[in-house]
Amino acid sequence: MLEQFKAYLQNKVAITDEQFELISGKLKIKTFEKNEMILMKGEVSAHGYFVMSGLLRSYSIDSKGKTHIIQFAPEQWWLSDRNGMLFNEASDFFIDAIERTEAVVIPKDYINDAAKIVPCMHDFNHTILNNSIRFMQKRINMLLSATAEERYLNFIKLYPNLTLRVPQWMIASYLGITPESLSRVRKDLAHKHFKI
Amino acid sequence: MLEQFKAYLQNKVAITDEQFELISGKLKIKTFEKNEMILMKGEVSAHGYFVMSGLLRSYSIDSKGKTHIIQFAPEQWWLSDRNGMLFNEASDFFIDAIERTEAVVIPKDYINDAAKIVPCMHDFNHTILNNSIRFMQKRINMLLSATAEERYLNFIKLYPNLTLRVPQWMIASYLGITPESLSRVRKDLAHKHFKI
DNA sequence: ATGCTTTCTTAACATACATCAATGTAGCGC
DNA sequence: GCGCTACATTGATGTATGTTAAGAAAGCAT
Repeated sequence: MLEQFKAYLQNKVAITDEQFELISGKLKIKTFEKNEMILMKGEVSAHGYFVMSGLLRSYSIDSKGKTHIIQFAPEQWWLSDRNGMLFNEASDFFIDAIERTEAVVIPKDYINDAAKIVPCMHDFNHTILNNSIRFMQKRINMLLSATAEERYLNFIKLYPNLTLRVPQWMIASYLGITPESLSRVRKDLAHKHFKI
Repeated sequence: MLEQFKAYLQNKVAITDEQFELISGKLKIKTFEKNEMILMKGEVSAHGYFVMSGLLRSYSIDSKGKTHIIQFAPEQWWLSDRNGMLFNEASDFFIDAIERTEAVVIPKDYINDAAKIVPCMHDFNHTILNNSIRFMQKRINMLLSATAEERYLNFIKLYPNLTLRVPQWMIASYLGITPESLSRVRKDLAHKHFKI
């Protein structure tokens, strides 16, 4: 059942099947229905999620009621609220399921506890945190410098399978443009004979 | 000499003076002159920096030659290239000194080595990495949703002392707008009797 | 299949911000 | 202090993207 998560871990750090047995006891798998709300802004979250199948998202809603997608979490991705996980603070963002999703639930102190038994879990944590930072830096750079078309092309490269799975207005929301603009960008690309 | 760094560490995690002595041996302090280049895009970096005095920045340069500031690092902030530090990959960004800067040089493997002697250095690392992620998520949200004026007001709140220290065009570059636009935003705010 | 809802497209129009260019001002080395 | 360079302001103009509104298409439940 947790095979996928084990494979992911073993791909990142040297952890044996036996070690995985030792630390996987507390882990649970939770299923979220399509459109199910997982975390509201203002709530304090005590869990992170590792997506095995399906798709989660975190997002904000601004003063005009517009939604802004901070992150997509498809298969093999993490999603958690950093405010709650480490600092017991209220979440800045909402989390919900775009598709029916199976996710491994990672309790707040899980990594630290697991690292007491299997030290390389620290390395694992460093790796994913650093990867997350790298990823976000690139996104910030994109938001600072790229046009709507460039952002969209970059998105397609980055999330090739999401492009087909999520509604366009969500992609637009992730890119920081309106759905109408994205529609125009796609039309232009089609005229240029661009193909996914 | 490393007093400031020690105070910072002790503020984040429970680490005694004796423990600090054990792990601070390898640390060096380096001084960068104003405008000194520290890391070029494409280079592989093996060090992170903790700024004791002065101001560093990381930035990109786009295809039109425009500069985009990814991060400012004033006193008590960290700056490092995540590509090099953890993955031995080429940096996506440039790093240089905006002011004459004294920084603690943190070698690539320092945290892991130090944690072997003082385990809570892992917690320390988790804390700063998570803080960095929180910070960047808020910035992404800002870039997705806020107008030029909102971004500037937010910047002032976040970096009150930088507002006076760095040239306006750099602030504009951090906010993702042109210096001309920032100048107009400031003019409008002045008309509304806004005061820092 | 039918109808209802959500999503996507398109067009006309609006606007925030960028660009270009000129002038003013402040910082800094000599 | 002089002069050079970097920085900031302002105005005229341009443009990418937003807004509004309508209709078309696609998805989904009954």
